[in-house]
Amino acid sequence: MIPRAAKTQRRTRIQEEKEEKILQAALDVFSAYGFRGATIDQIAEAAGMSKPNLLYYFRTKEAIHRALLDRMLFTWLEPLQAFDSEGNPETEIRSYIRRKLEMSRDYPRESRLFANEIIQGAQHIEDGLKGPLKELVDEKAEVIRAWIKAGKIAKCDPYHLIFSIWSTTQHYADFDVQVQAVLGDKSGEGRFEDAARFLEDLFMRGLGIK
Amino acid sequence: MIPRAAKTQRRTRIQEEKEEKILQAALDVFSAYGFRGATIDQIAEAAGMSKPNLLYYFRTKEAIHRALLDRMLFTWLEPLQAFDSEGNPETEIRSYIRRKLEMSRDYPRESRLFANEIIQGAQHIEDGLKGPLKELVDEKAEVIRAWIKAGKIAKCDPYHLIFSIWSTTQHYADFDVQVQAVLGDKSGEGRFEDAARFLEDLFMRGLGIK
DNA sequence: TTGATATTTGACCGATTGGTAAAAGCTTAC
DNA sequence: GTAAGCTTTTACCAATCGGTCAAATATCAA
Repeated sequence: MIPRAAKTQRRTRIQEEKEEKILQAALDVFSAYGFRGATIDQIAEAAGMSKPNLLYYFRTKEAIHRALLDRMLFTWLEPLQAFDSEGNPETEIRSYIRRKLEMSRDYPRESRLFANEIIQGAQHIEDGLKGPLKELVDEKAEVIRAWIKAGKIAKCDPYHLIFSIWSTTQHYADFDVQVQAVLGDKSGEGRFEDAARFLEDLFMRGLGIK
Repeated sequence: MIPRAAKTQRRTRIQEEKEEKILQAALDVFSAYGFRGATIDQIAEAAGMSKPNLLYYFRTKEAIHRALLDRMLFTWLEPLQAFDSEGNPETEIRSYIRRKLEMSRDYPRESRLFANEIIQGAQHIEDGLKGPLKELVDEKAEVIRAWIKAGKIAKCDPYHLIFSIWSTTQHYADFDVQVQAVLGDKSGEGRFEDAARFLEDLFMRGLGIK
């Protein structure tokens, strides 16, 4: 009867499928309107099921949102995880920019979900920011500091460096409408490569690499 | 009876005051929840008046939002307007970064209002983006291109350069919660100067200036 | 002081909100 | 095939949504 903690402990095939379908629909709606602006009815319709049916799988609107954010924070942090202290600055930073840019291109809804949440005060994810995110950033900031000390990159504040990579890459997902309005609908193909080349050049030169 | 187009054609002192108070309250609410997530009741309470009283000055929720965005787009574009083709690249770009960063510090609600609107599809401001904004950016992109041709700054895509300045500077307003979570509540004072120094250095070196 | 006008209020409207109750329909292991 | 449990639906709820209306009240020029 209660699916989340059924006696069997094992999730049904139907549960698996429906929950995934709900999360996909919820991602559409939450990323487009934010938490408060989204409605369960909208999500249910996008998922192709009735509202009570949806509420059978997720007991509240907040539960859906939380499930999405949990999954999100993990994939959002992944590229930074890959940041390797052993590697050399050029390839590490270059590929970090690439990966973040690819995420903006391939998962714009996830990026906007996250952006909406942060802009609106991060009330549902505050712990995730002050916990795992801060720890990871602190760790990688140390790596950058070590590169600076070794004279491999120019002296700069590692935290603001990370912020600037985040903001410039996510911009293409979060502010896509604005980017499209300015660049026109043309050049949709080359856009990604143009942005990648620009950002890589900017940061390489900006950090005195190469 | 109808305040916006009264017979007198002249706005009353009370009108002036109340409308301003409503817009301030609406800025709080819209910037925190986006258009759909905000409610008239919230705005009315924040403005210290009853809902029907508020609706006496602005006929619909959308009218308040539109009034805010109109005012906003103007001030948002102002720093870019100041971008002078006569000046030299270093001072122009430096001061543009400064001004955008100051806007993030001094008008974070306005920045978030704008960010919410764009992220959520810019349905209420699309014309403003494809019209005045695009024209202004096109114009300033030409200025940058001229600097490149004159060999004053490194070769790069002027549009992506503008995007990167927008995103890095606005980040400190829109994603303030995240920045605070990562940097900790300490160093609130020096934060602005740290960011300014980092970004100026990054872009100066990145553009081969100095 | 008065009358015209500008402002404010309380009571109300239909639609939508997040969520519930209970029963009907469906799967699946046996 | 059947019974136990899983899934879906219909009908519904109180609260809140954006917005209206008419009456009451405040302001101000003459």
